[in-house]
Amino acid sequence: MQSAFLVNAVYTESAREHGITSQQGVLLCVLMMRPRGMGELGAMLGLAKSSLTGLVDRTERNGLVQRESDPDDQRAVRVALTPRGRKLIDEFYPETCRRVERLADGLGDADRDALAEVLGRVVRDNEVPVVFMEPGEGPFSKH
Amino acid sequence: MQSAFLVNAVYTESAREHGITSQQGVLLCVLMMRPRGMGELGAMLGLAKSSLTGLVDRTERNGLVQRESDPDDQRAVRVALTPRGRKLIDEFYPETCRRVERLADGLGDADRDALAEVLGRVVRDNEVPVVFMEPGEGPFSKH
DNA sequence: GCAGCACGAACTAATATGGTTCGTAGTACG
DNA sequence: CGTACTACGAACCATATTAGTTCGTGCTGC
Repeated sequence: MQSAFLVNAVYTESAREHGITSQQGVLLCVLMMRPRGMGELGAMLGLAKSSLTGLVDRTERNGLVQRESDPDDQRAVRVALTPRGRKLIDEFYPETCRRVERLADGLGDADRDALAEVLGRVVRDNEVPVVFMEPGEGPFSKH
Repeated sequence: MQSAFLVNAVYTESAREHGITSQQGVLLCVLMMRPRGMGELGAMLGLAKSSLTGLVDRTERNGLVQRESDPDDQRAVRVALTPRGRKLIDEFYPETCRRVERLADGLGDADRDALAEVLGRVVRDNEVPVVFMEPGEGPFSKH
């Protein structure tokens, strides 16, 4: 429980050092694998589409993602990482993982395993559909 | 096999005596239970929508069905029996059944049962979705 | 107080869907 | 032969639905 808050704090801290907010971090993580449509992102992140527009706006303004138009559907948009966004997430993501692991350095094996499990879940949450997310919780929130 | 042609012939004959074609008869049978949309009818009868427009046109011109607009969908149309259509099908349908049954009068029990089964299938074909129809066959065609 | 975050309602543009029209063609009937 | 019925596909119109954005509101943290 408390460790979950810790993880979250470390994550947010790490994000800030990279010059992004935690929400923008989640967005980048989701885009790590491939570009996504707005609707898709809204479903994955559990956001209303109007909220997502803003988040993508701000992240785009930071030069980390860009909107591309879907060739198959003229109204649809694909949100993709820019080179800068790719570079940032390629640093941010593994570094954050390392930091969280380091939290467990002082713990016994049992506790460390539990924490590893949580982080594993975080990773999965960023790659698979919403099915594994409790409602109202973002993929990086406390477990 | 041959009995199937017989059934078909009797059916067509009966239809003509009632002043309708066999296709129009099938249409009326399908509408016996309740009104249907054009798309739904096309699926049940295995007709392209342009073909169905014509069939409904002609049957409507004969005063047996009417188009009503679907209250829930302004582009959709429901095809329903008129009082005349209701009256006609209420005579035509059971009479045709009787005629077909009478065909079996000269037969042994086994043959008669087989024929009854065919007619039962015809009835079912008019009430359940297309699933039970072989592709390319109308509900009254030979089995 | 300003920037980020989130929401719902109203809106626009693009696409999907339900039916009709039109041109073509095969079949049956007088 | 001509007329009526059947059937099809392609083009078309009107309505529905969908993808995103904009706008107005409110909340949080610095």
